[in-house]
Amino acid sequence: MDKTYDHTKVEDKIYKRWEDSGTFQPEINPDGKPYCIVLPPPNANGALHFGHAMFTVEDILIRYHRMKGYAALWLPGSDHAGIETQFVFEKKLAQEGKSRFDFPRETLYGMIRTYVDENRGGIQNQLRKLGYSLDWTREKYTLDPSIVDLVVETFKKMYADGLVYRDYRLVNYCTKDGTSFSDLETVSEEKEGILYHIQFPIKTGGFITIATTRPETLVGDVAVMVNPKDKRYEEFVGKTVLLPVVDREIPIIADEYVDMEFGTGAVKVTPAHDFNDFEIARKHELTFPPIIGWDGKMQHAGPLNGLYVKQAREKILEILKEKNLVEKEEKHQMVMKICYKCKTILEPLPLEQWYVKVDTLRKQAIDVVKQGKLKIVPKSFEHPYFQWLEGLRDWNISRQNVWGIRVPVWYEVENEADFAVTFLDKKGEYHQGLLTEILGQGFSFEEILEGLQRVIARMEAKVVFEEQKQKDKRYLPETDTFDTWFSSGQWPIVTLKTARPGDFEKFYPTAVLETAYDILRSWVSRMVMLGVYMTGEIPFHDALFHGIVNDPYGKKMSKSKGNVVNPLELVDQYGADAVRFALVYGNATGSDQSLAYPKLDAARKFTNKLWNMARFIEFKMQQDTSLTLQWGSLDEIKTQSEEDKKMIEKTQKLTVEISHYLDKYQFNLAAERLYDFAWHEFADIYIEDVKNRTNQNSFDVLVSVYITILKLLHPIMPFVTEEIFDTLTHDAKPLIIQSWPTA
RNA sequence: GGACUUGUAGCUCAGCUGGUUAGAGCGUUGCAUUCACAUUGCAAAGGUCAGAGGUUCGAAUCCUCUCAGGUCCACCA
Repeated sequence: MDKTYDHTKVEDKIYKRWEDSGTFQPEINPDGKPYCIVLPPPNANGALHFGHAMFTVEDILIRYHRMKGYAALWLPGSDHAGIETQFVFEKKLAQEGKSRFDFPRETLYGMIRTYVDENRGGIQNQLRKLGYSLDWTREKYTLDPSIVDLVVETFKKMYADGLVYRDYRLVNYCTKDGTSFSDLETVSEEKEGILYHIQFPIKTGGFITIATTRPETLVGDVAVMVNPKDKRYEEFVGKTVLLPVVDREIPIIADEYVDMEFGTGAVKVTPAHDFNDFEIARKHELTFPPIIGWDGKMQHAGPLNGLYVKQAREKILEILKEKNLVEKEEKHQMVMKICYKCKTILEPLPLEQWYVKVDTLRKQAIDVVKQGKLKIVPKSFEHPYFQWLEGLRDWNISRQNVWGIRVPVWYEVENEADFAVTFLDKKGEYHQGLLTEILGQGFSFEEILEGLQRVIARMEAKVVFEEQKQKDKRYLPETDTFDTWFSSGQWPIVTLKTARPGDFEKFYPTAVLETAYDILRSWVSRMVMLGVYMTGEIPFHDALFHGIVNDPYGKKMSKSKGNVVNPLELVDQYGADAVRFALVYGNATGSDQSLAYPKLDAARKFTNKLWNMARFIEFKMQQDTSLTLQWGSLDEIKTQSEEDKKMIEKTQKLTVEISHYLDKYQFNLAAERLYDFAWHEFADIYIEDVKNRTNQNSFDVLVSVYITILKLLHPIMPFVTEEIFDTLTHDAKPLIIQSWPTA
């Protein structure tokens, strides 16, 4: 044996041996009880980051249960990550001076697929570097045809059950990325704005002053609103206002919603571009004329037509000031919703979208946790889970991006005026407009279909599925795709159903879902809702959360800050075992940690310490050739020495402790205890003691205790323990599938 | 505005359902070492467990408040 442990010589070699010999497959323990973890699928197009290194926790659980004899399955996969990936691809296009609007839908999809396929596989090899015992023979991808089929089936079932529906309502829309976002995908930012006090003339004389931060939307106003209790405006209610600039008549109405303290106590109602106003408009049965288009430009807005929102604001203020209607301007702190990707201010726009009705799903998802069927660890994450579910509104599952699973419906073209289309003609020229107009310009229906980018169908259009299409009728496809979370929300089901026959029946519900707490809402709660809905059972028994790894100064790692550390560099430098150990040591389950180099150093020294314990054993046998290496379970060893008996007892106690810690997901305590025991109790005290009184009997105890330590440590530090075990024992059965010590 | 979370040795953090002199790693100081390991061993210094009050026979651990960080959520024009 070398004097020091060199991880670079052993890790790849050992991983290959494990993988090639099928030890990662649950069939290795054919009679074992099932134990399954489905890996949270990384972005197929992404690279490894520290979040992935925290999946060490899952490997620990899998290895532990595998050694305990379970048929342990850790199922890998990757996610197409719709918007994220398309965003990256569009950046690449932009570098080539192109945009996604230069390609028909089908072409663009193909280009992104090729691009992703070229990059796929990278992350899988990186996960291998960390030693993860994933069953690669069962690997899945969210866009595998078999998985897409199942996702589509779910949608159809929900449609049949009345759980998905189409509606025309306001969505958060990024005019730059050209897609809507769910509430979860928006980011709020505090900005300084200006609150304008504007006089609205009243038809019968006089005026009422309203306060607004968005004067440009005035052209889309349908009412002025005051609080019914507001004495100042009592006599105004019911009167008619003559909207400036566009000279339209709108009523003054009363609603409790208005805060009398704020501004002037009178507000304008713009239902098409404000979430509150939209609700008000529905309540009071008002119309909601859209005056901002999907391109971010004003429309049906008189003199503001064609202007971007910002320009429109300047223009209208100019006009209002000319007419002397701006009474006052005051600075005002306000919260804007911005696109989490490109930081553009999101516009609330009315749009036809697909929604999931959440009422019953939400209730079931709450109940399974309240009833204790599904355990959330650490418990403190129950709060945000309940809180979010309780406040949940119907889930917008349509996205206007191309890279994803298309919402699998078609619209029957009965009335051509019900459709607006955008497409590229054969020359590659862009067209947009009502289907009626486009066909009138001499383009054929087939040509439109071929160059299609987007279809907007009115609520009136008839919805059919592929198999319901009739030969003699014309159909336009829905061009929206599913929110990524709609498909990944079914991940435990669709992976197991498509992996091997019988897998689903055997492994569902899975044992534990382990992930970073930041996707508790977006992913975990969706999996519970969809899992319970589709199968009648929870998708996993425990939901276990780990924290975020920050940079050494406690700051969040981010590309823009430039403080991102690639875990693979650390694996090269310290070894996978040391990285894994350092990540669980001294970090309570679920809490954040800062990357600590001293800890990595300590962990690497520990691997070397373990290595040298083996060297000592080898050295002893060279020194005294009569000694033979034999090892067995601790309760079978016979010894007369009091010290040896004590050591055996201590080690037995240790196995109980470690098993307990792992069962309780207290990985830090397991790591700390093992470190302390191996280094100080075993090496510093026991080895030193046995050194001077070695006989075959005490040697047996020493070797057996040592191998017990290796086994207990194996889930956390798989490589070094395996290498030592192999070098020392030459056992035909590798450590990874040796049985877990019993006390 | 609401929720969650953190404040323990110089630094980074453990400490489960409250129970003898509060722990680890790194750092610091002294000593040892041809003997598995200098990626070592032995030993030492270092904390009124953020502050105040309360519950208790007993609290770093439970409750209340204060101070100071962090994260997430929120429709006030």
